[in-house]
Amino acid sequence: MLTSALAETDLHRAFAVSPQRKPRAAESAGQIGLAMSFARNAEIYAEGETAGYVYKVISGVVRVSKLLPDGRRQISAFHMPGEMFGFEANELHHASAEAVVPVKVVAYKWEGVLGTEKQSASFVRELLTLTVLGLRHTQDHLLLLGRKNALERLAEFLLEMSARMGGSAVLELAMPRHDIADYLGLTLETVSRMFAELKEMGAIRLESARRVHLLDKAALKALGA
Amino acid sequence: MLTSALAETDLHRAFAVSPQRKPRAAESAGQIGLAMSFARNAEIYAEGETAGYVYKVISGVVRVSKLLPDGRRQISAFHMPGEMFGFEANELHHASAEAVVPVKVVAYKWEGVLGTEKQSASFVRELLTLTVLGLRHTQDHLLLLGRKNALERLAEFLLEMSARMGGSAVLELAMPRHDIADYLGLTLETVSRMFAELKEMGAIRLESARRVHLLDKAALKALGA
DNA sequence: CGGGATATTGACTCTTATCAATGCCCGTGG
DNA sequence: CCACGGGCATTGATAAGAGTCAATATCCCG
Repeated sequence: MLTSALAETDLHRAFAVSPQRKPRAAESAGQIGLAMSFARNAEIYAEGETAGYVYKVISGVVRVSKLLPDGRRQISAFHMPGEMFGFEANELHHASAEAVVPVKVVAYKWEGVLGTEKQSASFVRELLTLTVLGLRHTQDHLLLLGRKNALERLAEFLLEMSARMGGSAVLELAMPRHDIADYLGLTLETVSRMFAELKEMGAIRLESARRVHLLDKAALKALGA
Repeated sequence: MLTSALAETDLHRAFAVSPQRKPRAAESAGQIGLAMSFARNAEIYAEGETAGYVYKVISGVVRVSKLLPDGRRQISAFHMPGEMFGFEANELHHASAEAVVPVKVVAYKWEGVLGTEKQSASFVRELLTLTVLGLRHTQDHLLLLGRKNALERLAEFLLEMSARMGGSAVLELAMPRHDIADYLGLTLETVSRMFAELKEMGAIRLESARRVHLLDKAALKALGA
């Protein structure tokens, strides 16, 4: 049995609530969106909570995850600046979202987006496209979790992060090993060992735990793709 | 999942199909949707193929999967009668779809939705809802693949199938062990052993390999949920 | 009936998890 | 400015769960 991915203290930290957690009714007449800030590990929304808003990342990195009663956690996605998250089919969030690092987002009222008829049609189409893209990413991730080994998973992860950072060969990982593990369906120890193995192979170099140099992207692609 | 919330009439308007195009194997070229039949294991569409249509299952069961070059396969979903599949963000399918058993589907032209300006926002909205529901299912499946053990996976699978068959305690599995394994990220031998274990526990009874009696749903829920 | 596909069961291996010790980095306070 | 401490990461030893390989068993479908 896979045991707890979160220690008691981690849970406390993860569920710490930052001051202005709830998007309040738009105060400005413009009602474009509501800017909000979250501290590291602060909760943006929780599983089971009422879902009235969609969010766009302005800065920082957000993780979306689901938790089992015994603490096992699966992160379904990390969201970077420019990306949107928080879409729900009904009124409740079925996953939770937290700030990996200090985060700024803009919250848009879901009702405002979908409620009116004509003016929002193009925006709804755009949301549809975004959601289909999210679905595709998630299906790719199913393949990773269901059928790839630890080394392949980490290689794919590094390539994905690199691609989303503009393809740079040096990348700064915002998240700790623990989060990477919960994204890749591994333990943090295994993630650490796979870093060591990629290092050994000469595929990467670690300037620090968080700063990774991708030396041989072809080798990583051979593993991860 | 993905039970269609679309009224027939909406579909008819949105997906008017011109005859004589892909999808192949059309049996009747109605103006509305294209009825098609597929034999067991026949391909409905392939990964990388041009995606011009969305599909609705009329009868049978469809599996959607992705394949690695070395043959490892991950099934992301089984689709039952009434459900829709085949949504794509761009012009290519990023997974393939095959008939698990003899299948009848109706294909609708996708262009009707995103292309024209006339479509009502409420209609696009319904498509969005379907896609978001698909995303939710896929994210739940991530948790299963990333963090649950073999017994839990099979228990959840059986409950899911039961729920989609209307909650009956006796269920007829359309797919072989191999497909279940590729859906659950296991080998067929492990699936077989977990069936034996659930049997041993008294949670299920196998009338045959494909016909399963769910004797103790509570026990299954304790495992799978 | 017979035969191929499908499923079960067994013996053994291997990858990854678990448990545990140590190391490292960085911010804080003396 | 250095020492301390806490969070984070690495590394090691061992265990467990699932995979692999292989031998039957069973079920359809002709």
